[in-house]
Amino acid sequence: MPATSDFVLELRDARLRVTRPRLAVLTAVADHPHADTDSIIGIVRADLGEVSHQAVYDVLRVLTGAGLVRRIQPSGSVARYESQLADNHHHLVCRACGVIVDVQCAVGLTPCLTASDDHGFTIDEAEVVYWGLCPDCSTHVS
Amino acid sequence: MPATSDFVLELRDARLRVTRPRLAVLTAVADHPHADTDSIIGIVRADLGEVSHQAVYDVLRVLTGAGLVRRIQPSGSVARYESQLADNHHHLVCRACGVIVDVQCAVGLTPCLTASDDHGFTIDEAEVVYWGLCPDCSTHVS
DNA sequence: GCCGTTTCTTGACTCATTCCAGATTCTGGA
DNA sequence: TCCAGAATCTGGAATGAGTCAAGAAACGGC
Repeated sequence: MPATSDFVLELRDARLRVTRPRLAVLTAVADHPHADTDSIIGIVRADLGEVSHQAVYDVLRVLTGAGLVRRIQPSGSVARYESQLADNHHHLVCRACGVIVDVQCAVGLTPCLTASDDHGFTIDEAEVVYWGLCPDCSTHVS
Repeated sequence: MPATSDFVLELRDARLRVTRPRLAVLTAVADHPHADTDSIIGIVRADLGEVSHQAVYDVLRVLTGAGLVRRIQPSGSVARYESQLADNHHHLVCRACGVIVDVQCAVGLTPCLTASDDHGFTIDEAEVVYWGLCPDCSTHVS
């Protein structure tokens, strides 16, 4: 797990100021992958005391823009964030309980980036979401 | 393009009652792929006269549940609907203007359904979203 | 330590979507 | 064709994630 000082370096590398809310959000996202914004607000507050939700929303937007965290938002779910960016992994989402699990990319590094026909688009990312039922939910449902 | 009577059959097959709002919504979704809910409400109203937004939301939910239309919702966008379900196609989304374009699946029929490790999930669908810039936006951005 | 710029706080606000309760409409069987 | 039961539609109000704006506070280079 990255130490706080690693987050400081990440922020500096991205030309972003190092503030306690930002460090707390980076720590929260790293420790709780796929957490939604509300959970992150709770974790950050447990860490720092009172922090405005606006600050957390703003920090998350800045970090997403800088590429330090990734925002994922499966249909019908609120925004969630993760900091595991190096590997090109995808997500398994349970239709019943909404839990999200990481899956390594089946084919290699950036395989899915190749669409059959790009329609002239400049593609920079391919996002893959596998929908289904998690082990718990598939047994509970008759 | 399917005639109205085809939609009647589709609804009957799905054990759903045939109502004018439902036919209008099916027609609107078929004629305007990737339309958001608000546009669909407008199209349906142009067709039938006054229809409550609640009716359209409800119809869309029922049709989605019955598998007659598919709901897609890229991050940061409102819900959009399409009726092109038979082929396993994916979507190209422009980060700048939000336009959505269909892409045929690169590999074949249901290739992406195979995750490297399913973590015990029962996977029923693989959704692929390619993010990038459409031709217009990539030339307008410096 | 000081100053200019960036970031955080506070509080109100937007807008897609859902909930509710009552009125209406549709379907299958007689 | 008509009826009863069930599903659907209406209109209005509520929910809740996310955004906007203006002033206060914190960061980091000097």
